[in-house]
Amino acid sequence: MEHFDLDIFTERETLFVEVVLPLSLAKNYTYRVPFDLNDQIEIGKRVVVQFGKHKIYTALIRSITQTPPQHYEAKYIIDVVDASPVITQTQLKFWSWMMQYYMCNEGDVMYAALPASLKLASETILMLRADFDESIECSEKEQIIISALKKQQKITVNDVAKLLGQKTIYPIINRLLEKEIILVAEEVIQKYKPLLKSYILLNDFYKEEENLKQLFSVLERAPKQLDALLAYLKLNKLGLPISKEQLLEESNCGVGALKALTDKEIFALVKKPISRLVANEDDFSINFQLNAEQQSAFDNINLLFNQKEVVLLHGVTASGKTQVYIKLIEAIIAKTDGQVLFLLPEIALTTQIVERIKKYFGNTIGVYHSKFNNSERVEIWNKVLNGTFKVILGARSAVFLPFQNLKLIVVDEEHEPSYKQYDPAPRYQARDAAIYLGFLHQAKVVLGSATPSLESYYNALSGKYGLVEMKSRFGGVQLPNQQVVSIAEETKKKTMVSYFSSVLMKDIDLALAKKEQIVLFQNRRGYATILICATCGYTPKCINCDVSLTYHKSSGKLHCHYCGYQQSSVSVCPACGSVHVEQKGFGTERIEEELKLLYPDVTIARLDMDSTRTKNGLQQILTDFQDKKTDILIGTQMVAKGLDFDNLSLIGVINADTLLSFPDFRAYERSFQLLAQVAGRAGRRADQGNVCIQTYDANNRIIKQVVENDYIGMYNDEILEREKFSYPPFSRMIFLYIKHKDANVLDRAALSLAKTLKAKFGARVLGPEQPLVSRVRNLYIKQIIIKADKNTAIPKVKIALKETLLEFNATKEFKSVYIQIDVDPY
DNA sequence: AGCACGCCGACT
DNA sequence: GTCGGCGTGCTC
Repeated sequence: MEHFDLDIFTERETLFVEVVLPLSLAKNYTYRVPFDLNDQIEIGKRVVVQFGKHKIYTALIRSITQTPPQHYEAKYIIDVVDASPVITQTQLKFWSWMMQYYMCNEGDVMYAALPASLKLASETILMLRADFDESIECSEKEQIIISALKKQQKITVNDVAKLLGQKTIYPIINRLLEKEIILVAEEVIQKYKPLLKSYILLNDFYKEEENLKQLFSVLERAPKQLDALLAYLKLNKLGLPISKEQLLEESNCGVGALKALTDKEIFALVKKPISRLVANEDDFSINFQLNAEQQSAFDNINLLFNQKEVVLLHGVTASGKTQVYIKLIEAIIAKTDGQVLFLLPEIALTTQIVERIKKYFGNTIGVYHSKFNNSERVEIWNKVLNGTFKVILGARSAVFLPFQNLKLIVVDEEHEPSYKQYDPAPRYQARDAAIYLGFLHQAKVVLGSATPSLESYYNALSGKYGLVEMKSRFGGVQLPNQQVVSIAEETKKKTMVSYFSSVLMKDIDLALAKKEQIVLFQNRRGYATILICATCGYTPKCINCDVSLTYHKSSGKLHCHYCGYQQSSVSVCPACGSVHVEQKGFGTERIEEELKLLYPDVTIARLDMDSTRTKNGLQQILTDFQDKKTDILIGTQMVAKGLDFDNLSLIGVINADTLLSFPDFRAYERSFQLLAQVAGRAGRRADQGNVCIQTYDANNRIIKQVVENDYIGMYNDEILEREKFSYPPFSRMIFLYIKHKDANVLDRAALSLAKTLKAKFGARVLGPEQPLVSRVRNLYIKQIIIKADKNTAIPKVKIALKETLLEFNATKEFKSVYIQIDVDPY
């Protein structure tokens, strides 16, 4: 009998899908759907497509149509990856907003949003043909590839470039293809593999009492196997699945006995995917009481949520903002069963606050940040998507997670500059993006800080946000005793010992005598150690960038912080031949060294980018300090962020001037925030802590305001300045970075572009200017600033700007000029 | 991003 | 001549 093809009875539509590729492309692309995939197509699912001649990518379905593209023949999609959408409609709206607001491509957003293992890409692989003719004549370079393939079976295109030490490799590969010596293939690397664990099951047959009894007698002569069986039965009473390890541990049997049992089909071995994430305590409890001020803050926030979408919680250090957040989260979950996003600066995520919150929310909490590997990130992604996780603690990229029912967003330390992503695009500010995300989900947003950003405080005062203040320190913790030391004065009196004033030294001695711990803070910016020739003033510079190389004692080499270039250090000046090459500046490394000379018996540790590069580096340093293995900790900004230590009684700021003199309109605001935060770390227990700030500029108003703990005073002074010079929040800024490898072309391009922009937008266009670092990775850089005052319709400015840039890049001379856009560059 | 194509300087 | 670097344009 003939089989009917059932398909001929069903209407088969021709479908096309518009997809986003995880690449920085100006537009989306349209593919055709083969009939047999028609019913699998859904917006938010991933598909496998070929893009270009060879490459295979996973792209995301953005829309589905039946109209074929007008001017080209669409390629077919190869496959549908997902059984159900991995990206929600709300996320797609969020992506669109981000693309428009931050003027980037949707592919940029997709690339940033998806964990690496959700965006697969193929790699081109070369293989030797089994039947190739060895007698064919080959060039030396072709021989190199053939012999490499004989050893390794497969090599990638990248390997070829490395092997031959040259960039142009395709002509050679093509020749090998023509001679039928090799084959090429695209291999998609599956990056996510669920972690499998073996579990033991007893054959159902032996669940009958009778059969089991029989089994016992059969196994009498195999004591190990009997032991394993007994252990199984014992564990089975607990009602939980029994893993192989567990069984091995519980019994005295070995792997052999288990194998014998499985071979006899008494046991069955099944592999189940398990979570890589460390499970939290299952039973959690919220068993603390808010104090009166915290309770009133909690009540006020809830009250304000009736009228406002966003509330700013301004609470001084140690006022217990975290407790208020926890109660807010608890209340929201109890009331709505929705999800909560808790954003923290990256660095704070590795510390105590996370442990504290985990304790309260147990298994329903997920943590998402860059130190997690890919597989872990996918698991978190899925648990947010299916709603297992109610509370997500995350760094800025957590705004991209697939929330289902988001009800509350908390942005802790909302003033933190690390919420802004600088490179690559999307150059987004996670705090601002979170507010838009809240709008999309109809979720409420709490911004919290002891030293709010001027923008947020301004928005709160002007009524755009609700404002709740907490003014007293929790549990009667006293403000530290803060003193300012004039370096200039001490230098005159000759009482400075290397970088340390007599006052700071006395404080250090005192703290050490009392067995209390000390943190010394040194801002890195501008103070990395560089080499300078005492005779001619020559300084080794990076060959690719316009910056001095910094000297790293640990490697003994000179490093470039912008492009990663390294070279060995010099002892003889390459310019004049003098041997008087000296180190200048004082990074944390240098301070550590000097301090070790002064205090040879004291344990000193350093906390900065270099010492925390490894996965557990940071944690180790912090734990050591916590356990009092370290007496003095020297660090950069990092020490200021969310670290609480009971035994810490003295904080020394080595030099506050580097902060204050930073050439940026935010320098004072940032200095205040940083110094206030650093100071807040001292003496968080009953004892009063000490803070010692060393500076050349002892009369600076910011220093005074920090010492007097006068946020409002700082705000009032700064906001006047901002208004006077029309800086944010009284205007909005867009920075354009114009880049080209030829300085002359760049000059002309920047001037020309600035002229066009000025004609369009008037005096709001500033520049072109030379940025602080005017060459990076062999590209010269100029900067143009667009300052749009408050009344301007920014979206229109952005559209006009985009047009202008498109026209600009279409001019012949400036075709290869690269323009980078940074919206709200702070 | 990654790859092809075309131009151009350098090298045997 | 040929090889390899580099700029430019295109990918549904």
